[in-house]
Amino acid sequence: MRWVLHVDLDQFLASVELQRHPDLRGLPVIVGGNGDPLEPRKVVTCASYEAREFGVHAGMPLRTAARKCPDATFLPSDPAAYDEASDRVMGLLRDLGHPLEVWGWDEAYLGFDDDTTDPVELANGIRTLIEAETGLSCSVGISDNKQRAKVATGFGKPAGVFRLTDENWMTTMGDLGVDALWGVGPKTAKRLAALGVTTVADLAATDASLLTATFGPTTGLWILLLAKGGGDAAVSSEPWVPRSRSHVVTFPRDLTDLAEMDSAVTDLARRTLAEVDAAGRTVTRVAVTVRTKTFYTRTKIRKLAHAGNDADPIVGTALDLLHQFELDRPIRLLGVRLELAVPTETGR
DNA sequence: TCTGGGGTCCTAGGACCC
DNA sequence: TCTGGGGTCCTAGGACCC
Repeated sequence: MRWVLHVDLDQFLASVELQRHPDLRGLPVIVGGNGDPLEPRKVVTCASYEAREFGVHAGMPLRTAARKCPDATFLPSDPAAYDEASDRVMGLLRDLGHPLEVWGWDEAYLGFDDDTTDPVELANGIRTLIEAETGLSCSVGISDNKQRAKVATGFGKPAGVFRLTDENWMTTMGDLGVDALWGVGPKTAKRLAALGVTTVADLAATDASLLTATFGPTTGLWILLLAKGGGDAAVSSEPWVPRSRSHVVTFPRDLTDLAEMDSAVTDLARRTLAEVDAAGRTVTRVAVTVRTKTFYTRTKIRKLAHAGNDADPIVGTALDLLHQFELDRPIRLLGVRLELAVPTETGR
């Protein structure tokens, strides 16, 4: 039997902060922005479970969070601290000797197919180990593919373990809405509803040809597989090779001056390029995103004549793309994304 | 109280070539 | 004064996730 475990750290950023501020344990803590709850155009990055009781959640404007939970402690985001904590956890998991696929700061998949290991025992062991070595709490989902293991974790949270297999998939998931599936969001749910499909059980029983006609051959078959509890069973220890690097900036006040926009895009392009350079990667395409005051958001992208990391053509392309937009409305956000060549395995 | 930042993948459709 | 079909490259946009 193939097993996939999904390990997910509970309220990760808040937990890291609580280790530095033990006096705040049991109290609502909100991480985001520079720690000032009145900072405009900034949002909650992570809310502790206590803060969630007040309706605060990630993505909510800080000022809204402050209104809902005025007694919360607001802390600035400290990415370096989260990087370090994440590295410690992933190191512990890697040392268990199974393939480990790291998914961002706070999640990882662990795969094995050894019949002598009980997955529930291993999951409990992981929870105990991480708690003992780092003081951080996690939840673990157990299944035979990544998507189902990820869904299982949701039933284990917080600080628990949940196993979801063919045995209990339909009894657990069948009556839930299709958006309970990882990868099915509100838009797809709405299109499915128009076909009379609202629950996971409905979707699992839907004709494949109807789904492929509606969503295309890849997506249609994929969501059908998901509804049946299927997914991707491969867990790879190979380090992830990023496809792109990007930065966006939302201005505290909308920009109306073209020179300021040029300056912002130039800075974004130079900063992103420096990071790409430092990572030893090569730029192939440049994309620029513009968001107006009314939240109208568009991206223009162009392939470089020659892949490479020379600043002049990259910054020049970014400015060129920027100038293709009608910039006569107040601009709320500008962004630059650099797409990267996939390194070849050949040689050395 | 207006709506962050960093990503990935898929699909549609036009251009172009044979 | 009429036009099939396949293949590839490219950009735009949508959708989703943490």
